[in-house]
This record gives sequence, structure tokens and C-alpha cells, in this order.
Amino acid sequence: MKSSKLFYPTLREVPSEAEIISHQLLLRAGFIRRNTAGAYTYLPLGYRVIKKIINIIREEMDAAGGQEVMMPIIQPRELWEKTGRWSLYGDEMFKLTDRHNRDFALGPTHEELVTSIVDNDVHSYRDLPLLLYQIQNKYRDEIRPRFGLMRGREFIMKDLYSFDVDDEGLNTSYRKMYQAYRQIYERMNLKFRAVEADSGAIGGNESHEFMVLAENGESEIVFCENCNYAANVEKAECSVLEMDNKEEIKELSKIHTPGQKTIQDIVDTFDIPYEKQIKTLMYLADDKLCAVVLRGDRELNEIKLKNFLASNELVMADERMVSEECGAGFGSLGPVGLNVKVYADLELTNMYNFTCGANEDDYHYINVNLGRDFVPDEIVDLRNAVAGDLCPECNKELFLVKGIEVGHIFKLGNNYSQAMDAAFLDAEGQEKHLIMGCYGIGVSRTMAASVEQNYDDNGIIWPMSIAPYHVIVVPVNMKNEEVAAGALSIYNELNEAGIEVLLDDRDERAGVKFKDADLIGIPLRVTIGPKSWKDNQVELKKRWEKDFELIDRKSIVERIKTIINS
RNA sequence: CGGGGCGUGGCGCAGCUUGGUAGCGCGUCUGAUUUGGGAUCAGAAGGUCGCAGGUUCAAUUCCUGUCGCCCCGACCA
Repeated sequence: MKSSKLFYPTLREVPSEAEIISHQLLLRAGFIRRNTAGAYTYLPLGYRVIKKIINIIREEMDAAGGQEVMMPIIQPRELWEKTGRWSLYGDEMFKLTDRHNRDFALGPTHEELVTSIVDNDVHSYRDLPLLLYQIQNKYRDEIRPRFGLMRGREFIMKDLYSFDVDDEGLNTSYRKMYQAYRQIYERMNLKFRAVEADSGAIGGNESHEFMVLAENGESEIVFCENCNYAANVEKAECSVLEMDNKEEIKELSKIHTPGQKTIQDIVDTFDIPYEKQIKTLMYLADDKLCAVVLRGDRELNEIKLKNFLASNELVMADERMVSEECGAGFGSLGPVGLNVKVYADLELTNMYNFTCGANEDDYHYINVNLGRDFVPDEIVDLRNAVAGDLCPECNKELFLVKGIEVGHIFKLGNNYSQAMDAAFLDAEGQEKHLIMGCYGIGVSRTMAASVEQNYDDNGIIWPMSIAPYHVIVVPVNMKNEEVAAGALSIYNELNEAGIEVLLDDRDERAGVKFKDADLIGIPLRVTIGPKSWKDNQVELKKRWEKDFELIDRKSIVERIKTIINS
């Protein structure tokens, strides 16, 4: 491809809409353009990268036994009603109505659809296992699309669904996918971690997220350097630190705290640290009011709470209701003397003489102690993990890093097949529900994640495996006929050798060409200048290295081949 | 959905407080001189100031509404 013909509008300035580095660089380098919030056009360079990523994914999915299909994006409401997700997925689904007034959704995911297909045509255990996948656009009406390709409303996804006869089969499929995912991210040179994840409200019993490590990640993960345990902070089990911090128990007393509404207020005014306070959150679990208490600086993990309570619906209580029931508004609540169920986080067993609201506006208790002053109905793990927590596997300290979730795999079991009554006959002639798994990769997000990990002040640095072109040939001056002709001949030779090459044949100054080449991140640059060309030499520069090397004109193609294949 | 910010040539922005129909840098086009890290000079094109109302002799500027975009939040009381 010649640069003079290639549509890649580069921008010198950072577009004001872009906040994070991948968004800025993909816009500046002319890879993507936004059309509306959370929906992007992939320009020629961007789409080349997308296709590279897709090819890697496709190869690994096929190698793992997957078969590629293409399902419709438009899905009828009835299908989603069968699993209850028409309402459960709710506002996050783009919905539309046809001329006959029938409701449809734009597919945010395809469990229902694929299950209905398989149910129709798979009747025997002999047809299983079956692994079907597709790569297409997904639609999710996100509350807040953001960060360019990171969280879009329309995005490219690979989704594979496995169907097995039993849990053992599912385990095999799951392991295959886990391995395939590792290969995929390794081939793209991404620094990533596979972490234990929560499967959420509609998951099965096991789930892993594949996290690309990056500052701008939206997810937090904890990991153990000792035993390699890694988990999403929402999933990680929190144990109690076995600390020798027993204190002498002091007398309970009530203090006047006018206008003190937040934990922070108490810290500021009374110099009582977060770790000496507890907070009380009021929830409605299936319409029953309950209180959750945890250390002042901890985050409640609603998924843990919901799982523990086995409740269908869990929402925060509103303040008016809480005032009526408890005699105080938010900010003055505490577990002492409360007459609703109280669930305490495990960590409270390690706290002494702490502070909490007195269930009376503008009053707090100090020197509260578990057991003496109140007895929770249950003491369970309810919080998100933090750095410094102990590894549930080996008890060593956990570290916290941020990551971008680029893949997520789930064991679904019979969740969907049961709801949709998708069954087969086993070897004994017994009817059984299909055992399913689902496995997703955010393709467009992966492109952004790669940029987040590979860039410098001058622009993107693509890994060879997903670079839009392997090489860019830069004649330093198009007016110099020997240089221009030399560049063209090298360009032709590279093309003939099957190398993806871009020739910057624009009549621009060298500086402009170098800046653009760096910005769009082509891994290798061959520069042809008048002086070295006279000596039959060209310059080879690797985008990720600072200096170039002089190479004999005759051996440049072989040299490039070697680098690409290494 | 709550809070904040923004919308002015392709891009980045100024002007608006104190109304008098627009300006800067980059980019684009023409010509000349340049040609190894985003050249220089000369000239030119390009804007119903997001949209709709209102106030006014007069609105980019003030008021109302509306649409769009970005950021923060939506458990941390």
C-alpha cells in the first residue's frame, strides 16, 4: 500500500473528546472515528488491526474445536422472555419494535439464541460436545459509554458457546477455552492475568476474567506473588487478619455529633480513624429491611451479600423508610439496638472500641464492641478485597493492580438449557439438559488495551502480530529520483516476499513522514536516504528501539523476514 | 439517572462578563524557495457561532427550551 493512496487522517493535536491514551492515539493516528457516543468507525488502518486480532482468535478457536457461525443481531422478545432476561437485562438492551408491533432486541449476547438453535437440531449425546462461536457486533446500551473503544455501546465481540453432556464434559471444554485464551493473548504480546471472577447474577459456578494489566483499567484485581492466586476484588475471599490487636474493652458511651453525617466528618472532627469506625448500610432484600455493617473504609460487595442472602432483589433502602424504621437518617445509623436483621462483615471480629451511629440523629456511640453491645445475626465475608489482604490460598500478602477485562469465560451449567428446556438423550435414553459454557472476547476493546500497553511519546507501538503493516518504507526525499526509485524497488521486493508493507511515497518532508510513521506505530521502518543509498545501504529502525542500523540493500528483505518471524 | 463542563471554519482554541453580524494557531488550496524529525514567504478558500424560540433598533454575546458531546458519580450515608 502506498501512503499517498491510504486513507489515514492523522491529527497533530489531541482531540478534546479523548481522555485516555488509547483513545487519543487511535484518533490521532487515524485508526478510528466516533460517530455517536460509544459507536466508532474503524478506518482502514484500524480495521486492519481488528482483522488481525480476529484472525488470531479464529485460529485458536478453530484449533480448540470451535465452529464458526453467524447468528442474527435482531432477536425476538419471546426468546428473552423464556429466561426472564427481557426484564432482567432491562435498560441495557437496545430494543426496537417492527411494523407489526413485535418487540426485538439488538443482541447484547447470544445465550438464548444459540441455545434455541442447538435445541432444535441436537437431540443425541452423539452430537456432543458442540462448540459454536461467532465474531460480530454486540449492542449494549451502557449507562455511560466511555474511553473510546474501552466501553462502547456497539462493539466487536467473539462469543463461543459450549454444549456438553455433563459437568465433566463442560470442564474439558472450559479448560480448552482457558488454554486457547492464554494463547490468544500471548500471541498478541499482551501482559495479562487470568483471574477468578464472579459470574454475577446469571452465571454458573466458575468463571475467569482475562485482564490486560494497565493503569487505565476499569477493573481492580488482587494477586499473590507467592502462589499466583489472582482474582477480581469482587470475587476474592477476604479472611480475617490474625492480628494481635486485642484491646482492653472500654465503656460504651454516646457522644453528641451535630451535623456529622459521614465517616469522613467523624475522622475530621473527632480524629477517630476509619479503621476505628464502622458504617451501617440499609438494604431491602426481597422487600425486607436489613442492615449491613462493615469497617468504615471498606466497600460492601453487593454480590457477596446477595449470594449470601440468596435474595432475588437487593436494593438500597431509601432514607425516609430508614428514618421511620430506625429512628435516624443515614449518617447516624448503627447496629446497636437495631431491630432488623444485622449482617456484619467478618472483619468486625477483629475490631474493638469502635464508633458507629446511635440510631438517633446527631449522636454516635464510641467504644462499641461486638458481642457486648450488639450481636449480629450473621458474621460473613461481605467486602471487596484490598491490597494487603491475605491470599486465600497461601496466606501471603495480596497486591492490587488495575486491569482491562478483555475476555471472560463462564461455566453456565444448565442455567439456560433448563429455562429453555433444551435437552438431549443420553446413552441410556434419558432426557437431560445441555450443560453449557460461554466464552467472550472483546475484540475492539482488545485493540485499545494493546495501545494502553504499547506506546511512547511519539505514538503507538504495535506488536508485530497485530500491526496494520509490518514495515513502512520511507524515502527521505521524493524529489531525489534515485532515492524514490530505490524505495519503490525495496517496497516491491517486500511485497513479493509476502510482507505487509507501506510505502510513504508522499511528497512530504522527512520529518513529517517520521512523525506519522511513529504515530501509527508500524513496527519496522526502512529509511532510504541519499547518502547511505549511494553506498547501497538502507536504515532499519525498530519502533521499540531508539537507534537504527545500517543494512546492506541486498539483505534487507531477508533481515526483515527474520525479524517478523522471530 | 444525579452533578460538573463544553458546543464558534477540518482540528485545537479565544471572543461572550460590559450586545454593534467574528479572530488566532494548525490543517487545506495556489505559487515560489526548501527537503533527514511535523519548513519559510506570498496569496487564497472556508463559519446561518449546535438547534428553536424570546428580549432588543441590533444577539456568538442576555433569557428560555431543546439536541449533542465529554468528565465524575450512581454502596462508601
